[in-house]
Amino acid sequence: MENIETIFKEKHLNLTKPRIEIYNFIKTHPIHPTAETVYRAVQKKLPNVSFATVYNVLNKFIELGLVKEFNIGKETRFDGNTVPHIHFVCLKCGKVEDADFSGYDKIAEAAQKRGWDVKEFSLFIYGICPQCKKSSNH
Amino acid sequence: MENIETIFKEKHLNLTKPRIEIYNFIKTHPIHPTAETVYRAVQKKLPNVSFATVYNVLNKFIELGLVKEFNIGKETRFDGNTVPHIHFVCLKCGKVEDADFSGYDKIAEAAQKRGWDVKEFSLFIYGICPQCKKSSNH
DNA sequence: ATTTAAAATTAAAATGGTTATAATTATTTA
DNA sequence: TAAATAATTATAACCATTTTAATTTTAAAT
Repeated sequence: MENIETIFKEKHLNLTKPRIEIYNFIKTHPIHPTAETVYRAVQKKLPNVSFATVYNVLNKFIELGLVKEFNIGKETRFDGNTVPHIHFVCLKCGKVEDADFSGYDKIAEAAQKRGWDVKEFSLFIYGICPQCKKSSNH
Repeated sequence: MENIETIFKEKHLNLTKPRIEIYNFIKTHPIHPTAETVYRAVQKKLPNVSFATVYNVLNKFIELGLVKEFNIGKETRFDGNTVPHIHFVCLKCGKVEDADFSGYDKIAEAAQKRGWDVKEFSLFIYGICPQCKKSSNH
């Protein structure tokens, strides 16, 4: 239940070269890429891949819950990590870093008090990363 | 420090009709409107207003910290409430409701442990609102 | 291994939200 | 009220994303 053949079979997805490359790239690179970054990465392996395919495949993955999509500012980003987690976004260098999230109970509690059923949440923290803090000290 | 003349003066914004209407609409309607919703609302008062002006004014307000922008799915929304708060998003009816947020200390703590300075955060909770829960029971 | 049907990919054009341009109009200050 | 500055308007341009229609690839059956 962890190799790509099994996962694609479960999701009734044919194993195609673009899907395999896109899947492997996004699952092994936790950089929250844009569609263009994915396109450029896949193009190195499959020179004839098209932008339409990148979008089609990413949207299919999202539909099936294999990938998440979000926005940072006006930019659309994709995330192969579908487990709920915090995103730290550095306002200086633009890096997006993941962190485990242990506050789900508190969020669920806050929601239930107001009569909501929580299905999902997204928490973004914007600030300055340790590296950028250092490099601004001079 | 709360009437529109004072605020605009502080921000070095000329008092123009479109700005006044857009400001009043977004500050008195906590509906997290799209640019089109703002446009349609303003158009009722100023029939000759253009989409370009709506975008220009909203972007100027964002730049000056009078308005916030975010995305729900692929849709860009605007928010006159610039105080950090939770957004509850109903997955059924699409409503976006605000709630106070009392977990800032926990977020700041989590960030500082990892060496980040927190400047801002955004927390979206997706689920089913009380009204939609009721109306699906039949 | 071939064949076939279904599904996916491709290149190109279309779409739609947002922004840039240049001319006109409104606002501020004196 | 006039002059200088700033904002608005209509229009065109832009660009990320989606759609279209033809071609290619995949999966399954022979």
